Amino acid sequence: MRILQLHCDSIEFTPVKKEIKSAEEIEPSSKKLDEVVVAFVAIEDGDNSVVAKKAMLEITESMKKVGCKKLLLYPYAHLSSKLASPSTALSILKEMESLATDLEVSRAPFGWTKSYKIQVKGHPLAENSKTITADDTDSTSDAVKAESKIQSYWHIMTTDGKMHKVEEFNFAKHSGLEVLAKYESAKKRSVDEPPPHVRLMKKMAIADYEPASDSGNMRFFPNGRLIKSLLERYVTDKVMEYGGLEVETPIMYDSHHPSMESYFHRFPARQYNINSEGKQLFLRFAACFGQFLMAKDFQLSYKNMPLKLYELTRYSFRKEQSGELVGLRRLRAFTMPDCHAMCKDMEQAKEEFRKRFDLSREVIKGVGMEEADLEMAIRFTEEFYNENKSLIEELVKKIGKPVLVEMWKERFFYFVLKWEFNYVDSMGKASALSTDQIDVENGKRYNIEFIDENNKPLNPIILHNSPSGAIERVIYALLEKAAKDTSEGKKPQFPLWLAPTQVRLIPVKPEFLDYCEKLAEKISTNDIRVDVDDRNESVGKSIRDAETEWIRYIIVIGEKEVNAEKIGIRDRKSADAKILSIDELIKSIKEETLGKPLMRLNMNKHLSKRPQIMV
RNA sequence: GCUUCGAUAGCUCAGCCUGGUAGAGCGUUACCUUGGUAAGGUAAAGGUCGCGGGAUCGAAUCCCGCUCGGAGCUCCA
Repeated sequence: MRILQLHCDSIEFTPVKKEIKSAEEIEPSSKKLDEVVVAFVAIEDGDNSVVAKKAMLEITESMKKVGCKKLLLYPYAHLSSKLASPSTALSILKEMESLATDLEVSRAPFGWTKSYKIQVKGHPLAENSKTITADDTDSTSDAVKAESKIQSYWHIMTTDGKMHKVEEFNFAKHSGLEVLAKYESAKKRSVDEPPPHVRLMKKMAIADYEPASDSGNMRFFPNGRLIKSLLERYVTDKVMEYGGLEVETPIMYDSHHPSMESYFHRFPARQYNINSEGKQLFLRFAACFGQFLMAKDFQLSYKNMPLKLYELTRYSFRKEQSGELVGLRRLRAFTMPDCHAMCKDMEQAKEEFRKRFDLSREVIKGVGMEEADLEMAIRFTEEFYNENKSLIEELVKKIGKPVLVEMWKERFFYFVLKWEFNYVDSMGKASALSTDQIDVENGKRYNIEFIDENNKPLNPIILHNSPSGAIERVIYALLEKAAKDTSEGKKPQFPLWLAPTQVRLIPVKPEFLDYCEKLAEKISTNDIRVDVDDRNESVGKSIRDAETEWIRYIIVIGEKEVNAEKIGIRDRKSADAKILSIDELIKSIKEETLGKPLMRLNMNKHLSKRPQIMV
């Protein structure tokens, strides 16, 4: 049996005349169907009930993936040169029709010449051809079987390595983990408000929605761009320090490239599609594609392993459901650091996995999160767990608090082990930040090979690590954390190295502006972001404005300061005034931001020259 | 994607139920004020009431559709 399957916006067909004597007796009238999968079917010599069943299983499965419930079986002889007899063909078609119990199924008349008008959708899974025979063992069928068998077991693992049933675990001291574990059954939020970070991302002039783009594609204002650049630079520096080789790969790929086809076949994803010059392209949703295709073209020996490729994708795209998009938490276009390590064997993979776990912990702390803010989840197959208990227990011990465990009886995904750090916000939403996976499948899928000690080509085991998670999501977590601080009566602030302005100078009168300029010059030559409030406003007003911008150090310059070595400096963190010399202030900022990237002010130094971003 | 709520000045919002002249605060601009650690004063400018359609003598206000956003659901390779 040959099938050409098309996911259509609409099809309209009209039986014109009988083509063969045994054509079905019908009233020839036009029929139009919308939002339908059309299966053009040629029944071939040798096809039987088994083939009919297989065909319907495959059609049903792929229709589930594209989310369509309406099927039109359309007899189409031209797909094959060895057709079955018309009577056999009709009976098999009728059998297929009767097998489609979960679907709204219809069938175009058999044996008629028909005219038809068709509008096919433009996504990679929209068009699909299948050849089905009685002894067919197609990979789709395996995927179907595997998926139907997939079964998860949820546990909490404590630092002593013991597994507890989720429902029996005492969450008294682990409320964040409880939210994560019972995410689905989490009680309804009483608040009916946007999440706090959405208001803050606008108020702090970081980012905003861009209605002229697609939902989930944000615009970043100068402050936001600065913070994002610093985070990007920091994560990249850390990964390169670890040994990642930075590369750059295309953001779009051909859906019909064999590796992509095989991938989509198994893991249908939500992606943006672009048709260009007859090619069906999709926008990457991770850096995997580019890096794997690159690694495939490398000549590799076991001596080169582990090979660590790194890219900070700006952007990765996922066409998440519109209702799921919120502020900076979940986007359709996001910036994802992605580091893959090709390892020669499981021993090496595990060793590397440990290093990356430490790297991720360091990075997540570096960007300003604390482990108390995070909940860890770890997922693995039962087989992997039984063979690698010590590795898993080691990770849990390192994190020092209980973690959520998901265990699968069988492997369905491409990985055998995966962990992630989740930020649980005040509204009870959990979002994954850092993650790493052990992938035992894509080395083969992408034909990545290295030559081992015995001169044999082998496919590597691949680790997929994002040490920080999406950069936008890091900003989301920082803002949510700041909002939480506010609600607890603390002053919200950014980590000093991320603050758009680190020091603000406020002259008491315009005559002290010159002195402010000199001070600003001295401070900024030390790579500290300093600005000057040169507006004609009262001191009170200027201080208030600086405070609402969360500026860490505020210095008022007047008669006293011009003539003194040590001056009063407002410190937002300690919430008091310090008496320091400028050199001491510079030294203390240098110490606090040590090891973090430096960037210059991304706004005019003078407040009077700045546009006000009112969003 | 589904359910539901919303959109009025650059921003935050009132007005809408009960149709008849477009409102406030903040911000902006100008002038005054020359200041000491969270808002100095006066005045002016600023609106296609999200977009499109309908019923009405007449719509920001009532009805329908669309766009964008929020919440919930679903989803989250």
